[in-house]
Amino acid sequence: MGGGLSDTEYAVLGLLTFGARSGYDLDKLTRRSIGYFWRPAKSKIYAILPRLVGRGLARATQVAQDKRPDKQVYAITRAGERALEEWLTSPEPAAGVARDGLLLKLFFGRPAHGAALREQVVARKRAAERKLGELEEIERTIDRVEDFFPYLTLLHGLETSRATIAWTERVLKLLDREGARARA
Amino acid sequence: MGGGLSDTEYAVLGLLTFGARSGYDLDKLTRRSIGYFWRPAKSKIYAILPRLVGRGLARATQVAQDKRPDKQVYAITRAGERALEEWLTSPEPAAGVARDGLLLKLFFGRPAHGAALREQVVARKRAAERKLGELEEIERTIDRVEDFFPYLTLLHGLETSRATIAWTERVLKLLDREGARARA
DNA sequence: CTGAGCATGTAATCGGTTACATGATTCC
DNA sequence: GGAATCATGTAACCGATTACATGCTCAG
Repeated sequence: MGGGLSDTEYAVLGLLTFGARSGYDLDKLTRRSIGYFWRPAKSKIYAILPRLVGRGLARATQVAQDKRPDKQVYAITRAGERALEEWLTSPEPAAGVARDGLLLKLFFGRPAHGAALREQVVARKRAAERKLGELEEIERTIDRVEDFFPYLTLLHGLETSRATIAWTERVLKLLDREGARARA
Repeated sequence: MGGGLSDTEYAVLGLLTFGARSGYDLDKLTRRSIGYFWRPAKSKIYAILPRLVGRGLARATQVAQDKRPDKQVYAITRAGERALEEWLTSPEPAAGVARDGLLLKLFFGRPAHGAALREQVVARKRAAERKLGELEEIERTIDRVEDFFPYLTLLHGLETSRATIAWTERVLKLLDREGARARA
């Protein structure tokens, strides 16, 4: 009798509150919206949609197009809105441990790996800088009143990107000092 | 012929570099070592161990005990050390998007959910504070020379916990202001 | 004429978690 | 007497990713 949905199912339901969309559109939409903290594979989206319909949380309409392939357009139903509401206001289960492969490697590192690990930290730093740049671009254009709630998630991205950059800089310094110490 | 292992397999291999251990001991060890960024289920550890043996990366010895159940003690082999080394120094694949259920909920939030979401942010703040406290305790006792590489991962935990706390405080203020605005 | 975009899906595989199952010993 | 610790594993299930498969249209 249908216990809860998965977070990704709720995410799709949530995206549908912005208007009816095809699977294809939803896939693209994720990149410009929740993509910084939730990015399901498109095959997952296509798999979810009919299941939402089966549960009465969404409704599909076949739209014929010439020049373009026909498409299924999905809209959220009242029941879907209720389900989303319920999930939104229910306590979030304590977040599991955030896995991080780089930390795993660093943990097992030894002086001999210094150079190779350094490179990987540099890569992490660059990735964080690129992400920060993208988010700052969004920060410049976002409407903080109209898009108040998305703005809160943007702040998270900004804060954690900066923290990551700060950490990588600290680590690079320590790694260099360690390297010098080892050579002495 | 046996491409790479999973990160968790490497993690187990890495833990074995600290000395031979039983599955039971490895499970406990994760909590005091890599547990802040990598915590496999114990059933996973038990599943991995024989596979490592099968690949010649670890070797098992049966140890009989009275008073305690007999146990299998696993030790890393030369081949295991080589495999670990190779993984450690190979470029880390670009980290995927870090999923965060709370951000997902916030993104889809509307003023009506303000109070319920606020509670969830408070919970996140408390969790981050607890974690920060634990890490600061480790910071006080860790040997920054002997445990140089693990120390680098500790710094990551400190940095990101503080960033999370800062973010939650910012969000709580904004949420309160928003709530007042809405009531006015 | 080629590549990008539109559009939908299936199949194989993976990595992982939760719950279940068992049983002795030791500490309180 | 009961809970925690030692010790190992299986089975069921889940959520997700990658690769594969197809085929039309439009812009350069």
